[in-house]
Formats: sequence, C-alpha cells, structure tokens
Amino acid sequence: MTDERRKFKREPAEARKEALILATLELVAENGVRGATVRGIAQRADVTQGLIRHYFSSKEELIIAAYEHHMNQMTDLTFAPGAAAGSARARLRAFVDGSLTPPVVDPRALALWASFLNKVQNDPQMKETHQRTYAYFRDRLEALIAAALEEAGHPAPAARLRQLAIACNAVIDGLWLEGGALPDAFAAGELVEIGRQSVAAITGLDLEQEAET
Amino acid sequence: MTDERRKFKREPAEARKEALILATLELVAENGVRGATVRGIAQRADVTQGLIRHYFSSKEELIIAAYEHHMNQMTDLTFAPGAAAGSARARLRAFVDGSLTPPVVDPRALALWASFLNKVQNDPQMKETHQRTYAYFRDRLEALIAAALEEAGHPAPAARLRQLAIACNAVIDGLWLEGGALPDAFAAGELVEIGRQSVAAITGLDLEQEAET
DNA sequence: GGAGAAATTATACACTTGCATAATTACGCG
DNA sequence: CGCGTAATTATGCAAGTGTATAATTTCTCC
Repeated sequence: MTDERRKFKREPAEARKEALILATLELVAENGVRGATVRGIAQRADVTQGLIRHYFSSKEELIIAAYEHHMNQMTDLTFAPGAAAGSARARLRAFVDGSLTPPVVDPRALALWASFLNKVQNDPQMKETHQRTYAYFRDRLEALIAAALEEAGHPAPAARLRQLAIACNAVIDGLWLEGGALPDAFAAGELVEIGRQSVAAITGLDLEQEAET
Repeated sequence: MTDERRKFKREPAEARKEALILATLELVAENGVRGATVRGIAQRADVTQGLIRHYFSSKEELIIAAYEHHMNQMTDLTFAPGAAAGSARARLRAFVDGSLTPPVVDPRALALWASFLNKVQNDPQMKETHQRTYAYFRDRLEALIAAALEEAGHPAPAARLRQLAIACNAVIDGLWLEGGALPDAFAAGELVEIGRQSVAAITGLDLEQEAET
C-alpha cells in the first residue's frame, strides 16, 4: 500500500495510437497543421509528449496517419447510407443525402480539409491519398449517374457522363463547403433539398418520386 | 566616391506596404499562415525583418491586411468582366465565366483560401471581411438570376430565387475548388462550359444563345 | 552641402518548437 | 512474489519564432 494511485496506465498500442490520432485531428481542425504542436496533442490525449515519439517516429508520420484516418472516415460516412438501396436512383439519392448531412457537412470537417490542403499539395504520400479518395468519389458518382440514366431509359455517352459527374460533384462539393463554412445559414434539410434538385436539374433525372413502374 | 553602392533604397510607404503584402500572400499560399514567418516574408520582399514592424504593428495586422487585399482582388477579378455587359443573361454568363477562368481559378487562390480559413473562423475582423465578401457574391448572383429570369419572362418568387442562388453559387464554388485543386484534370474552357451548362440546367435559362428577339 | 527626420538595418531576448535521450513506472510471467 | 521488458514520463537541447530596441543609412529641405 505504498501508493494507491498509479502515475499512469498502460494501454493497448492500437487504442493509444487512435487516441493520439483523434487528439491530432482535434488540434489540426482548431489550429491548423503547424498549430497542432506535439505538446498540445499530448496534452489533449492526456499523455506526455515523449509518448508520441514512441508510437510515431515523427510528427510528420502522425499527421499523415491522422489524415488517412480522417479520409477513410469521410468516405465511410458518405457511402454507408446508400449501400443497401435497390434502384440506381435510390442509391444516387442516398449519395447526395449522405454527402450533405452531418457529420459530413460540418465546420470541423471543412476546417480539417482546409488545414490539410497545403500538406496534401506538397507531401507525395498525402497527395496520393487525396487523389485516390477524390477519384473514388467521382468514379462512384459517375457510375451512379450512368446507372440511373440507363434505368430511366436515357443512357448517355461517356463524354457527357464525365461532364455530368463533374457538375454534380461540384454542386455537392460547393454545398458541402458552404454548409461547413456557414452552419447557421441553412435550415435543417435545406442543403439536401437543394442538392437533390440541382442534381436532378443537371442530369434530367427525377430523384424525388418513388418507383415509376 | 566613398562607396558607390547604397546599402538600401527608400521606397514610398504604400509601395513598401504592398510589396510586403504580396510577399506575405506568396508565403501564406506556400506554407500557410503559421508557415509564413516574419523572417521569410522579409526575405521574399528583399528587406530585413525589422522593417515589417515599422509598417505593421504586428504579424497579425500584416496577415489581416494581406487577407483583405486578396479578397478585394478576387472580387474585382470576378466582377470586372461583366460590368459592361448589356442583358442580364450576358451579365450572368460573364459572372460564370469570370469565376471559372484563371486567375480566379488557380491553385494559389485555392491555397490562400484554405490557409486563411482557420483564422477567418476565429478572428472577428477577418470573419467580418469574409462574411461581407460572401454575402456580396451571393446577393449579386441572386440579383443576376432574378433579372435574367424576368428578362426571359419567367420571374420566380423570393424563396425559389434564394434556392437557385445557393445552388448556382455552389456549383460555381465546387468547380472553382476542383479547378484549383486539380489544375491538370480539366481542359481549357472545360470548367466554363460545365459551369454554364449547370447554371442553365438549374435555372432553366439558356445561357449559350445570343439575343432571342 | 549639411542637419534633421524618417526609413531601414542590426542585434538581442524570451519563448515555443520538434526531437533525442535518460530515468521511471506498470504489468505479465515464471 | 519479484524480475524483466516495454510503456510512459522527465529532462534537455538546438533551431526557429515574434517582438522589442538600438544603431545606421538615405533623402529632403534650407
């Protein structure tokens, strides 16, 4: 009974790593990558700074791990809702909804995106992650549009599909951006409504109505 | 003939200030706000660091001045092309074109926007500048859409106009973002073409054809 | 051309940063 | 229980940060 209180507790490696990554994302969202200091991250994770070096060989490595964690979470959140849907139109609609609803639309998610952008443009590994994620999004959207158009009896050539995907992706990105930048400027569901209408107008599809047979 | 070369040259205050602001914008675009160090800025402007303190009472003040300079330049570039156009439709088209053409669409402009975002959300003065600029953009776009719809004989109620402006603003912002993030992914004029088509599809206007009377 | 004032440089300081290394502590295993 | 290993803390360091202040240099005006 020398000292009832232990000075620290050992944690499984993966749990500690994730805790450090989550603390990193918090601070990056608040203060940017350079503002997320090793000491600040350690404090946010209730740990001393030396421990970070024990799990990540440098701050750079921790930042990259945090970025990939964040990107994976965003894609999961966007695509989870529509995975089970049946018709292509329903899946397209679910994609729009998922992209324009919290927690995808969120000031913190936007802040993270902006904070990482600089490093993404310079660091090759982060650039690769970014381009892969972006291509995944747009290819998936293009496939959804193609399927929905065929389903409706209005198939489109590849060149037009590309333009439609770029345009729909842009309107979703823009609404996502504005929803994150001005969270109080839009009523609940307003972004989804505008997003659906815009994608419908651009593609010529009707996303609102249920099955048409 | 003691020493033919002067050690420095005096410059008019406004010219020096602007040179410092331009150097600041360069470094902010490259390395973010925190990465734009006082010493780095001074070096980029071919000046010693003490001079910055002589023109700006703190780095914070220099950053704010640089941000406002950048925002003013962006609005000028966006609205200059359409100022003289006649019909509302032509002005709307000029707005889309100006927003989706270099130097508005540009990796550096995107990097600046992203780098400043964090500070914009926290600093009250920068937040005010941002909201004012954003409101100016969207109100102007909404007015253009309203005028073009009336011109075409299809006036719309205020609630619908708001949604159309949000949607068109979003598609323009999204294309601007993607053009800046992936400069090589789009052919010259492709963004303008997609932007025109999308705004046309959303509003129901025909932006391509010339006068219809 | 020389004095005065302002622009510019030079130097210094306290603080933060990322990283390294040594000293402790917890906890599974015999 | 106690021993060893790895997790965790503690301490230190060199480089970079913003800012303050003193020392120079340029240029205008008489």
